[in-house]
Amino acid sequence: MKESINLYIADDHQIVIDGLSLLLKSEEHINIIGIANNGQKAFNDIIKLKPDIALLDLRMPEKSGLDVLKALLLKSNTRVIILSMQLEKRLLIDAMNYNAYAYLHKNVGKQELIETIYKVASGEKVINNNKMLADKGEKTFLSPRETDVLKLILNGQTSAQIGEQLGLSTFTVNTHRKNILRKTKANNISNLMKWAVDNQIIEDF
Amino acid sequence: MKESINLYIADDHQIVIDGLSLLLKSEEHINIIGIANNGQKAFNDIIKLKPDIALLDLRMPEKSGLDVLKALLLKSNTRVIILSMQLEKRLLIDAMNYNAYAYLHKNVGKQELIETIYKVASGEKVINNNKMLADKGEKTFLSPRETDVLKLILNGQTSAQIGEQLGLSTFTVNTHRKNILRKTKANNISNLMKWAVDNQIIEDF
DNA sequence: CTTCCTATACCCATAAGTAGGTAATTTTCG
DNA sequence: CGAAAATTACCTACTTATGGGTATAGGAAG
Repeated sequence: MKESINLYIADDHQIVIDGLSLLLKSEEHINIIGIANNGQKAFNDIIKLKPDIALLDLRMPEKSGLDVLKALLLKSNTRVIILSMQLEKRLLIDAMNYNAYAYLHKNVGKQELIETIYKVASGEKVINNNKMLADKGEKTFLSPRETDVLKLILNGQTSAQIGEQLGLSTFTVNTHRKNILRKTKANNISNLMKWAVDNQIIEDF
Repeated sequence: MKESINLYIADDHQIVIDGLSLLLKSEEHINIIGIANNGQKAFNDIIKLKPDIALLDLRMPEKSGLDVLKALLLKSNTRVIILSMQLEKRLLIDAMNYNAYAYLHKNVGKQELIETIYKVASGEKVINNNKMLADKGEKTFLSPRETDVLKLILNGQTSAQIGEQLGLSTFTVNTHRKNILRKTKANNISNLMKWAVDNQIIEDF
């Protein structure tokens, strides 16, 4: 292992970059050698700067973290840690298929972040930090519309109220509801809420 | 209003201080002029540094946030914002009696934190950020048996299952259920869960 | 002792959720 | 384009929850 780890950060939110910089500032073995606010710049820089590790946001303008990851696959030895706002199993699986080394949620703690960076630097893949990799092949993610409905369910609204708010019939809401419960393997609202908390679907609740 | 707000932070968890610093770093009108990891240092510093606002953790070694607040009451013009891990109505009321300007839960969002600081800086008291101050004097506490039932409800069990587990008739469980909903002013399980989280009835869920 | 609270149990009516279908249209993506 | 997914809508049946009663017994507190 080299004496110090060269790190590249790409995220379209300046606050995230600031936060990460601050969190990593005290780590003398980690040097941030570049940042980007979009995927295209990140890709070009990474090819040029050859950092040891790149932290890539999943959602960025022009080129997503996943796009950058794919593009880097054959052209770089930089190890990629994917950052995301939400734990999306689909994207996690995609990312791992393209040789990402870790997948971190953005509200990760300082300790976990640093540990993950060191582990990745030593060649270890870190996929165990979230609770939802148990059943990989399955579709447990929700569609955008289902997410809308979920939020209102979690907010305590009835199917009728949700229908009114979203301009849908109660039938439709119940269909979404049914599908949400099936996908999440919850069988009632309590378990649905627990699922939502575990999977960080909702933040503020 | 002055051009910039001098802020003091006291919390025994370094990570919280880091997090707050990070959240506030981008705010050019807010300067963090000091920090402490215990109440005694916080008190001495606040007397000396005279910050505009102090963010005080409730639980700290040597002197709690409330102790500091009391001690400052006659000796300082610094406005205090109390931070807490748990929403504890009793402590909130105590804090307000000792002239705290706001009472924030530690998982507060950036926007809410900054807004609160600015409001307090302009002299406004912020007590409306949590949902539970409406009925101060009222007994919203649950009896031991009701708490048993509540936990099982939150665990996703039906009245029949709860009855079986506790050796009660479904009727009895429904009576408890009814009373729980009445006391918490929830009208369905979603709102009940939100209440439970807000009031830290359950921690691990 | 009397009042209040708790815990228990029951009845009834209505509202809401759960679960299984089917099916048409639109969107998305390879 | 064509397949797959998403979105919408409806039907039926059953289960569960919600909210209004009443009622008895025991314990705690005034």
